[in-house]
Amino acid sequence: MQIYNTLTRRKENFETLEPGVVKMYVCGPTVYNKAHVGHAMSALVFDIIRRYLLYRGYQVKFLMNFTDVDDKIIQRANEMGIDPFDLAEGYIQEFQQHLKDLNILPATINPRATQTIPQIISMIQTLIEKGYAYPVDGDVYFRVQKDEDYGKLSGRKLEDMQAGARIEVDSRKEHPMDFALWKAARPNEPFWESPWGKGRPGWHIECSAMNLAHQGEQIDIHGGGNDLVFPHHENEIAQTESLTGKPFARYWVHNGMLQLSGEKMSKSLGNIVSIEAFLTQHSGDVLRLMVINSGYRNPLTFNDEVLEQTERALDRLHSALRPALPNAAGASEQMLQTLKNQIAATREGFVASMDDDFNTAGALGYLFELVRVINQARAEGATNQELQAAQDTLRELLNVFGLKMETPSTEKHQAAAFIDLLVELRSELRKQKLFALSDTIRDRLLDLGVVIEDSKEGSTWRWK
RNA sequence: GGCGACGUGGCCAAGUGGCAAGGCAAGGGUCUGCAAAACCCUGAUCAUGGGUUCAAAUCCCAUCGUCGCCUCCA
Repeated sequence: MQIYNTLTRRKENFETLEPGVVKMYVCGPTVYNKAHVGHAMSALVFDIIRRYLLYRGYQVKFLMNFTDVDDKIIQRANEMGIDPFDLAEGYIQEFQQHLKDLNILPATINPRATQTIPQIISMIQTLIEKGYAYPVDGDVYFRVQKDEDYGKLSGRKLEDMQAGARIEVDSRKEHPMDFALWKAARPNEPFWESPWGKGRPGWHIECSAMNLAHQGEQIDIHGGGNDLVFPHHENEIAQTESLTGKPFARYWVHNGMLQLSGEKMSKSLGNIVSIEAFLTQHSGDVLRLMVINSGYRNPLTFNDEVLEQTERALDRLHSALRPALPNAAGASEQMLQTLKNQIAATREGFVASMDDDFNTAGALGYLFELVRVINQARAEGATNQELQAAQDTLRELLNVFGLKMETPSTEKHQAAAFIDLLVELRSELRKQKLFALSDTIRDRLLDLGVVIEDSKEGSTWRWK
C-alpha cells in the first residue's frame, strides 16, 4: 500500500510503527460557527481512509480533536452575550450529529483543547527549559530559529517568509515567525492558571499535546485540509519534534479544498453551504460519492450540476442492487461465468486502486463495471440466487466506501401492501387494455414517490 | 513578491513513459400499448509551443490560464 506524504512530496510504502496498528490523528474544526460541506469533505476523506485501513485488517486508533477555545469562539460568544464554553459545546454537539448523519465512524477519542490544559502547560514548560520557547509578559512564544528544520513540511525557509510576511510584527518577539504557545488572558476572557499567569493555549500546541497525551510521541498518519499545512502542521512538527527529538508523524496526509464557484469554501470568504442545509436537500451518500469520485488531494468541484450528476450516479449504483425480474428463468452459463469473472476483477481492481494512495475514483470505476454486468445478467433473466454473490460483493465494497445505500424507511413499508394491491389491479386493467386508467394510477403513484416499471414478465415497483 | 498544485470529450473525473477507466448529459437502437428502468451502439490524442525517447497525456523547458498557502481556516 502506498500513501502520498506531504512531507516528502511523493508516494511512500505504508509501514506502521507497530505492526497491524495505525495511529491516526485528524485536525477537526474550531467550533465557533456552523460547519460547512468543506469540513464534511475532510471528515469524509479521512473516514474513507480509515475504513479502507480497517478493511485491510489494520486496527485503527482514530483521533479527531475539537478546538474549543480560541479568539473567534470568545469573540462570537461575547457578541452573542453567552458563555464561550456553552457556544463551543453547542457546535460540538451539532457537528457530532452531522458526522453521524454522514455515516462517519465515531472517533476512538475526540480530545478537546480545554481538556488537555495540564499537558499543554507541561509541554510548554519543557520547551522553555530546552530553549525552544520563551515567555514575554505572560505570553509564551516558540523560538523558530532554534528549530533547524523549521519549514520542512511546507517547503519554506524563514528568510523567504520574512520577505513576504504581511503580518504586523510584534516587537516583543525575537523573530517575526515565532508563534504563540500560550496567550495571556485579556479582561473578560476565559483563562487557566499557569506558571506565566492567567491565560490560554495557542492554537497549534493543543494538537501536539493531545497526541502526546493519547497516542504517544509518534503517530502513523496525521491528516487535515491542505490549508493547514502552513502554519498549523508546520508548527505542530516544530513543537513536538523539538520536545521528543523524534519524527512526529510518519505520513502527513492532506485533502484538497472543496471549491464553490471556483473558490475555496471558507467561513471567512462567506461562500458557505452548511452541512445542515445540504442534508435537508440531499442524502449523506451524495456528498460521500462526490468525494469518492475524485482524488482526495485535488480540489473538489461543488456546484448544482455536479450534485445532480452525482445523484444520478448514485441511482445507478442502487440499480444494481435491485432484485431479479419477476419470473426470472435463469441466465445462461456464459453470462454466469462473466458475472463470476467480473466479481473477481472488481475485487482485484478495487484493492489495487485503493492501495495506490486511496484512489477512490479508480476503485469506483471498477464498481460501476460490476454494476453493468449485474444489470446485464438481470436483464437476461438471472435469478436472485444467481445475482446474490455479485450483489453481496458490490454491497461489501460500497460499505468500505461507507456508502449507506439506504432505500425505504419503515413508515413507507406500511404502505407496501396497499401499493402491491394497486399494482395488481393495474395489471388487470392493462390486460383489459384500459390504458388511460392504468396510466393514471402510474402517474399518481409516481407523484407519491412510487415508480412502476412494466416488463413482459410483469410489473415491479420501487420507491423513487 | 515567495512556495506549491492543477489544466484530460458538453460536464465531473481516473490514468502519470507503450494503442485514453468510470459516471452524468446527448444522439441512435432493443424492449414496451405508452412510459420508465435496464441493456446495446456512437464521440476526446489529453491548455499551447518547443525538447528528450524506438515510444509521452505521462519526463524536461517555456508560455498562457486556474487554484491553494504565505493571516483565522477542513
